[in-house]
Amino acid sequence: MLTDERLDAIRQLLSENGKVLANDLAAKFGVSDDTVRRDLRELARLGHCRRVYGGALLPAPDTGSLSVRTTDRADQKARLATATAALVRNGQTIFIDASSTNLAIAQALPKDLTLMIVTNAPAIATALSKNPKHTIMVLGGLYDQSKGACLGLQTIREAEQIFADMFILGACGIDTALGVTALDASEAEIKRAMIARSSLLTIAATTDKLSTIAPFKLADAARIDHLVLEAGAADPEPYRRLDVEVHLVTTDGVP
Amino acid sequence: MLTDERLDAIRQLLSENGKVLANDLAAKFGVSDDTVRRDLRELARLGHCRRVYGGALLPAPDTGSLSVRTTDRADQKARLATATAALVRNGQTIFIDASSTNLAIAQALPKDLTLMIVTNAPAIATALSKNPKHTIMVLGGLYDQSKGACLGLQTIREAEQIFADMFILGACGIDTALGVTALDASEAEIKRAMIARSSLLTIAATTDKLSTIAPFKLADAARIDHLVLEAGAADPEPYRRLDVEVHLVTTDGVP
DNA sequence: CATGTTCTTGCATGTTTATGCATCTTTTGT
DNA sequence: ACAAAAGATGCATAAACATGCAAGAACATG
Repeated sequence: MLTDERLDAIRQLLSENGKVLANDLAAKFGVSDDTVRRDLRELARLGHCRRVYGGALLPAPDTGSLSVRTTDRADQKARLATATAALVRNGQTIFIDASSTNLAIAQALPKDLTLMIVTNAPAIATALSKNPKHTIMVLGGLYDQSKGACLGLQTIREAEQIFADMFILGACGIDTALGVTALDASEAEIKRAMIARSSLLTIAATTDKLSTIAPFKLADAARIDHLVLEAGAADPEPYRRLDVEVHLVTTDGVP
Repeated sequence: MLTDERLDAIRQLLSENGKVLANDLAAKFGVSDDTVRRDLRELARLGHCRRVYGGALLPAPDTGSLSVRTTDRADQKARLATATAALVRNGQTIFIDASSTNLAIAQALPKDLTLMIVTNAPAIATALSKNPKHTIMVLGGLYDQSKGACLGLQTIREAEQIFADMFILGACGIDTALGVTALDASEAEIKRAMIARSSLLTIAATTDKLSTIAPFKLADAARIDHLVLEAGAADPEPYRRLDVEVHLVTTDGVP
């Protein structure tokens, strides 16, 4: 077996499983442990993996400006993300806009489903793990560096040409009475356009988003179809009365 | 057996099995190892295979996403990037397409200049350090996960609405006689569109790009305005005779 | 047909690369 | 803290490689 062929195979296994064990590789390829270690060293040098004791793992993805916020409350977000990603069905077209929670959701999307993912957040496009079943469409236009998303007229026009089954909205504020709100006018525009062109509206909200009210209204609370919350964060009843399907995620630490 | 007949046969075997072994080919065709190596060298030059120790493999299906390739030869790229970024003038509109070198260039762009940066690579948009003097425009469309860029018709249409002062092209192959080439048809399309809508064409090339020839032609070598190379990588004279301004970057490591 | 040129090929040469082994150091789990 | 597993490092070797050269075939030209 050729050296580079082996390197390719290891890369492949890595992207499939996220990790490889040096022993397994040596047995699999019929070479010595030393050779495998050399291979892993080389791959690590090229940035294709991080070496760890016993094998190697995929490198931590670098996802740009959204990533700074990503480390915040990472555990809760991961749980919210998993629960939200589970709402997606095979064959759907999904709008995802910019937010650190949505970045986590994008990464948690089931890899075995055929999906069309439409986003105005470049970081979300780059963060999606390479997956031939996912078609990714980027909405272009003027890029707002502070929001990490494309906003503005051109972006809205592009969004208007697409109808999605679900919009996963990165909300700024949610209130039973006052509805879903955004902090910024241009942000609000594109979100409204996406809401108008989606069958289902899904919001995953960390606790701080509830009872917050931002200046620009996006939609009534009743427009929400799925609301994913941390358990104990808020009373789900008012939402349920509005016909919102509320999903509670347990946020307890280790039992 | 004719030489070209042999080359065809090797191409055939390659596309069937994904790899060929030099020894096997020599035995199969009844020629010496040297001849086979010469054949493989030629096929590699034409971009039909990648030579590896012991034989050859099909061209890298994907050498990894943009962020992964970034760490590759980071030191040289940083030097190339600085030199290339210095070619940009205040007030210019710049096309930057996807490549790891271009990612480095984007990060090295002078922060005190007012610039309009247009890119089809989401990773480049997110990587640009937050800077109020830089206006960033993302070209949307279908996102090619292996290339880390938006390709396809919609992206081209968006690019066609913009005229830039300079295009910083992430090239796949450069040859004095055969010009600038790309590995992939869809990639080639968008690059051609950008070339057609830019006054100046700038290419920063690591050594491996020179004398490489990929299947799809983008432009004649004479179309290049600025070519940034590592010193000693290639003879700049042929390019200078074509009226290309060649900038050499010293790549000496630690003394 | 004669002659000069180009192209291909194989061989000899010196160099580089991949690999396994032995030895020593580091990390990990108990 | 200690033993076992994993890793690093240096070395030896065989295979693969590049390069220059020469013989021969194919080709062009007069």
